[in-house]
Formats: sequence, structure tokens, C-alpha cells
Amino acid sequence: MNDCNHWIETLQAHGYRLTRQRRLIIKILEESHEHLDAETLYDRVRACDESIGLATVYRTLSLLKQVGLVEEHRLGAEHSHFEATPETPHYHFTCRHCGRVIEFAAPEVLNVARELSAREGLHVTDVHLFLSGCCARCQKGETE
Amino acid sequence: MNDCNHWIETLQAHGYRLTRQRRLIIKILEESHEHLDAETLYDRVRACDESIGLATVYRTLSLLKQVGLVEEHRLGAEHSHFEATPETPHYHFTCRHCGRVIEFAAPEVLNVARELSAREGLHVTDVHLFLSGCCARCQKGETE
DNA sequence: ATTGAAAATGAGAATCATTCTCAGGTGGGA
DNA sequence: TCCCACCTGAGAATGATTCTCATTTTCAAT
Repeated sequence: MNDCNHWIETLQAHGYRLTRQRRLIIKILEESHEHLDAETLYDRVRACDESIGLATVYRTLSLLKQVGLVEEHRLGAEHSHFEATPETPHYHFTCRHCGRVIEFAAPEVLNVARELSAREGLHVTDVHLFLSGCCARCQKGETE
Repeated sequence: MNDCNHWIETLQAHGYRLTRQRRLIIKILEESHEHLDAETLYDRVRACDESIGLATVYRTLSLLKQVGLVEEHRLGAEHSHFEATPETPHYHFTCRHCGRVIEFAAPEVLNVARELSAREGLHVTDVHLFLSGCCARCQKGETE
């Protein structure tokens, strides 16, 4: 599970420097198998190193996204969530009531993307399928 | 194509008042078969009525979304785009270079949503499939 | 090891879409 | 026509993200 080396090699292959801050952010991102938002990541990083600034967290996320190591998701409307790019793609459902996120696989989606690419001559780099509604738990509990 | 009456009836059925501002915004939204952002809609609305405020545009969009008459899309990361809810669902591809948006149908996607709903006991209310990459035109023109 | 130039950082200001506040205006039922 | 709860306009407030800039740090070449 400790694949930090892969991340570090990728960063260096792109000519980016390896700083204390980037190492730490990568470590936290790998440990957290979740969709962290920038603020949460910032808090966890600060728990290890008080001196790291929020701007650095954003800069590093942007850089990791650029080299393909993390994905950014807009699960709600508010702010972004980030997660390590998974080997096999998956998608997300969010409950509008409790905020719970359910991940799911759906191989058909890539076919849709492939067909569209072929038909329109596109080069598709990102595929986001996002569902929202009311989860099973919330349907029982409340009406609103 | 002039289905304003449907919109107006829907609004009234939900107990909302029919104001000059709301009528105008609905009219513009129906005339524009595009994905308008709030600012563009605001400009078009102002061309007809100088006195309308941006906050009213946002308030009305939010209200129309709530009753299901318009959909909100996050095509890029920046800001939202809005369009009249279409009869048959469609999805979007955005070119990261020129910003062009391509709409496409993909009936399979609803099956994915249905299967997930059944399996997890969810009630899915929104389905967004968003692709991005490089369009055919931009692949020829530029490398970057 | 030392050095130097380019790249990265921290702090806080700036940005920008969207929402909120509140005093005044208006739709539509009685 | 009257009334009042709902709407509106203007501008302030918010909140996530980005930018600025002076200071540090990395790392390739000495």
C-alpha cells in the first residue's frame, strides 16, 4: 500500500522538486482512502507539521492533479473533493440529505466515452459520472 | 416552442408568485437553447429590463431548479451553467482548450443509475455525466 | 561539502461566483 | 381596493480558491 515511491518518481519525472511539504501531503493522501476536501487535508497535514500553509496544499493538489495522481470531484456544489487516482475508475452517488457518498463501478460508462470519441473525433481525458438523490437510510428516517 | 405557460403553471402550482422579473427570466431561458451562465443570463435580461438585479437572477434560477424546470451543470470548474430541463436527458463534453461544449445522448447511463438504485435502495434524482478533453478541432490546431 | 539560480513556500491579500441582508415594492386573495 | 406575505434591488458578506511577494529550499554543478 505504501506506493509513495511511485508518486515521488512521477513528480520527479515531470521535473518537480521534492519538498518536505509535498512528501507529507502525498503521505496523507495515500493513507486516506477517502474523498478529502482541501480543508480536511490541510487539517491532517497541519497535525504533522504546523508550519504548512493552505496555499501549499492547494498548489500541491493542483500539481498532483496535473500529473494524473489525484482526481478532483465536485460532489456537491460547494467545494471540491480530491482522491488518489484509482486503478479502475469508479463514480459517485451523494445523498443530498446526509451527504453520504457511495462509490460504484460502471464499465459501460467508458464505452459511452469511447463511442463518443470515435464519432466526434474527440480525445477524452476525464470522465465524471455523478448521481445524487436520497440514500436508503434517509428515505426511511425523514420525508423532507 | 413557446411553452412559457407550462413554466408559469408549474411555478404557481408550487405557490410561487408570478412577477415581472420571473416572467422575463423564463422567457429568456426558453429562447436560449444553450447553457447560459448566470452572468450571461443577467446581461440578456438586463437588455430587456435595466432594473433587474443579479441577485434576482440567482434567486430565480435556484427556484426554477428546485421545481425541476432548469438544470444546473458544472461544465468547467469555475462557475455553473443552466439550461431548461430537456425532455430526453443528455450529457456534456467540454473541450479544455476552446471551451466548446458538445451534447450527447447515452441511454445506457440511466440503466446504470437504475441498477445502482435497485442494488443500494437509493432514490436518484440527478444524473450528471461530464466528459472533458480535447475536441477534434483543437487536436489539429495546437499541441499544447 | 558549497554555491547559486530557479523553484517552492507561508502569510495574507485578492478574486470571483454566489448568497445574504434589509428597507422598500408588489402580486393576488379577501 | 386593501393588506401583507412574498419579492426585489443594491450592495455587503461569504467562502473556496488563487495570487503576490519576500524569504527559504532544492538540487545540479562545482
